[in-house]
Amino acid sequence: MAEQKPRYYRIADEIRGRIDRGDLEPGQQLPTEHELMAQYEASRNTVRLALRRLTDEGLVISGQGRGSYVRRAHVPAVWDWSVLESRSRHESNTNGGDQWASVVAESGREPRQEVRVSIRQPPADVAERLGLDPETAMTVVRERVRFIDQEPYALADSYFPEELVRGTPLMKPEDVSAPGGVLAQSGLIQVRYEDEITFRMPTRAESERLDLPPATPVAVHTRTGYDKGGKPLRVMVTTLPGDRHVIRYSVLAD
Amino acid sequence: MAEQKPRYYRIADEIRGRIDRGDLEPGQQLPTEHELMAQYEASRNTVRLALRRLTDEGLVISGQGRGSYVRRAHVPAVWDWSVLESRSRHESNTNGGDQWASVVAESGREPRQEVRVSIRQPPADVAERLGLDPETAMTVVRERVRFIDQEPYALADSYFPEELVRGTPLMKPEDVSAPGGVLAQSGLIQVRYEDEITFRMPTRAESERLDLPPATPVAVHTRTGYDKGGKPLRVMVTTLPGDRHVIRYSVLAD
DNA sequence: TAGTGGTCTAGACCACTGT
DNA sequence: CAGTGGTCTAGACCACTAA
Repeated sequence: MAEQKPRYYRIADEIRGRIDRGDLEPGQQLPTEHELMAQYEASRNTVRLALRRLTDEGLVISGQGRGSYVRRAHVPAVWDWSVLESRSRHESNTNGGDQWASVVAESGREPRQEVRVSIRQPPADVAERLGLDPETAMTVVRERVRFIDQEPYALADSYFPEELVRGTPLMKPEDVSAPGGVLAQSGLIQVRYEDEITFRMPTRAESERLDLPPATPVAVHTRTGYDKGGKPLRVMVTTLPGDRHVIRYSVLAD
Repeated sequence: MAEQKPRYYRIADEIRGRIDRGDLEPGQQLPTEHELMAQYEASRNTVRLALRRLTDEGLVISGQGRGSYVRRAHVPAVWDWSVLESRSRHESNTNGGDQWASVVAESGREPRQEVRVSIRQPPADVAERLGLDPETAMTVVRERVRFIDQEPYALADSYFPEELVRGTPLMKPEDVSAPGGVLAQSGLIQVRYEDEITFRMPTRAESERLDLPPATPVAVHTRTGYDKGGKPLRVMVTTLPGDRHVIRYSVLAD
């Protein structure tokens, strides 16, 4: 029985083995394509197919003119969705209302966010979660791009039914305080959240806005907030790159 | 200023546009590589680079001898981690103890799982979560591959400190009841869970065990269960393919 | 400027799918 | 069987990086 795997599979397997065994360490440069051609007696395209396999697995990263390197892990930002947005935390928070920013600042890193506010029709799935007619409903949309140490970390888009928040400070673009806080000040109190998480490859647009390296999936975290009567007040859609985030929950068994 | 994007970017953008606009519908066959070469006056490799971009985004799927097709969405299985493993659900569950199986069966699909039990050293991160010495500690490991309608859906590996579960039914391979249940019968009651979710591209091994299509990320859900005194009793690591799963949580604001 | 990876061409043969 | 995508070769030129 001869080996039936394609040549570039075997080249990739061999290099992956070197990485797994630690012969090639994170951050270390791989042999150049030219060297690999010689080592494996293969054409350049075949070598490149093998390297492509490894970059697709997130093991290798390469740059024009620089070479190929074993990929380093990021320092992940931990998002604890059981704690984030809790009112007790919010009240004790000193930096003007944004909880995300204070959590990041506590860890010694520098938060920044760009906010854009508009009024428009929500996407169909958001309308459904808010219990609105997708044809006619309008929502106030707050789109934020969140940066840590000047690098983009996440997209966070919040949707509020327009009729609920008319005339509140929410509609001023310069307001960057936590929506939970602003909502509460307007008498709209969220007592329960329904969170849904999906994960997939980024679209081209997300990839560019977040400056994502190849082979980086995103999680889409959709939080719907309800008031005491079970009426939905807000939907927040957060897009988190996989190489920079860990999502955490605490759950009490019943 | 002329557009300087590479040719295969523009070919990919053009085809992506046709898909986004609905000119090409899910399940529909794309033009053959030969036809695309003619349409865009490009070499075959260039056309293939463009198609590769689209398969990397999860938009297109291709098969040798069959052609390339616009990818269809899966029907996702919803995993509600607030409810799963709750004791109240467990007690009212009629099918012999496995909650996952009953949740799936309720939705009219056919669950099946392959279980393998062994005793061995845990990975370092699991040892740390269990508060064990990574050099010497032994754990009972239950590795399951879960299928729905004969297709692999998830990997679920549970780790128990060996000293805690010695002599319990947990160690019998044929036992497939929910670990929460078995633990409880041994007087080990989990009152709190810490869940952590990361998401990344699958390793080769995961990709093969789960028969994953290209461009399918996985979420790794790690649940650590604690008893009343805060002692860790169990770690469960679930590997979920992104094209078949939605993770859900309910959270009460405090 | 030398060396790297990125883009692109023009072929060839193979493996697999359908008819 | 004809037609598809998968693998592979042997070149060429370009864009970028670092010395």
